[in-house]
Amino acid sequence: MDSSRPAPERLRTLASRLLAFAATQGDRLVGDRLAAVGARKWHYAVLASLQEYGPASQAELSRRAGIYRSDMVAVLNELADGGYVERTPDHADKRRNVITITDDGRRRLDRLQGLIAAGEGELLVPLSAAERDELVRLLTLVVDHHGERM
Amino acid sequence: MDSSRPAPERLRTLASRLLAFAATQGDRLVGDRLAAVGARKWHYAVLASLQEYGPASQAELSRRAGIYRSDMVAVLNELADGGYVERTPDHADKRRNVITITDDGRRRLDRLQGLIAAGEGELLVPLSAAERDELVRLLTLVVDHHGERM
DNA sequence: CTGATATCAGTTGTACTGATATAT
DNA sequence: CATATATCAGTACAACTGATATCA
Repeated sequence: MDSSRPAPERLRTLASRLLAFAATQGDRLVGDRLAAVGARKWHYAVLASLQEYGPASQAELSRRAGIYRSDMVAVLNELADGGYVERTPDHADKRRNVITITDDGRRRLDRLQGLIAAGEGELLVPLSAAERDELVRLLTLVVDHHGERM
Repeated sequence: MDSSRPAPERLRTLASRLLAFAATQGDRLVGDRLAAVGARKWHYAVLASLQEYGPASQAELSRRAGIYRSDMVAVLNELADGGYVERTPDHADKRRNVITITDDGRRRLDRLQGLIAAGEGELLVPLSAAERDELVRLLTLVVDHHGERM
């Protein structure tokens, strides 16, 4: 706190700054690979969420995937255009659409998963397997603590 | 890779996703505090870099702080408007400006440092001191490995 | 000529806000 | 009435690209 005695590692050890740089790098490594097949990370998040937890309304999907309801529309339009999900009106609650993953969507999910694994592999290459697990553990603690965005 | 047997933690354990969420949270916790005094994170990065490594040209500062040369101009305009840095032509190399931190700039740096420490404290509250160090260590390995952006 | 520098104009993607129509 | 949903329009910011004038 006394700037007359400079702490030379002041910038380099700043967690928020390291997080921002690492996240940017990760987004690039993963995002470029997804972009090469016309996808983006939200496509994966939505497809994976549908595969793991089953069909859902858009609002429910927003919560599961961590994407804004406002932005979900565009993502689902893109996924529906590719034939990866189907949007059908919910007769039980007429406000809702029910989103279902298709067989093509499951194939797409596998494809994207491979691309993401490759990107993450490159991102985390300086870490051992144990260190990767530890990083995921620590980040999960942080993210879960701050809970639901939006 | 076989989506017929869903791995329920597929999304939740994705490092790039956790990094993005944690970084967003960190940027908010730190950025809100800085915004409350009319600052942003690049102000701190530039001031800290000047304090730790001394006066520099804008291009050199860009490399040290990790900010685009294109964006540096605006940051320095803001810092100069506040009287925190001085921009003087370099007589040795007339292409360059030499950026120097002022006394007000050093006080500003201390102020911002306190705000950032508070924001980081809130961000990392679920982690022990040892875990925070380990997180910084792991992130540093990742960031350093991917080296210079731009 | 090349390379570096400071500056400016502009694009893209993400996070986020606010409003509307519709239905519970 | 309040609440939730799907949609759309638009803002703020960061990261990034490309161009230009200047100078080593």
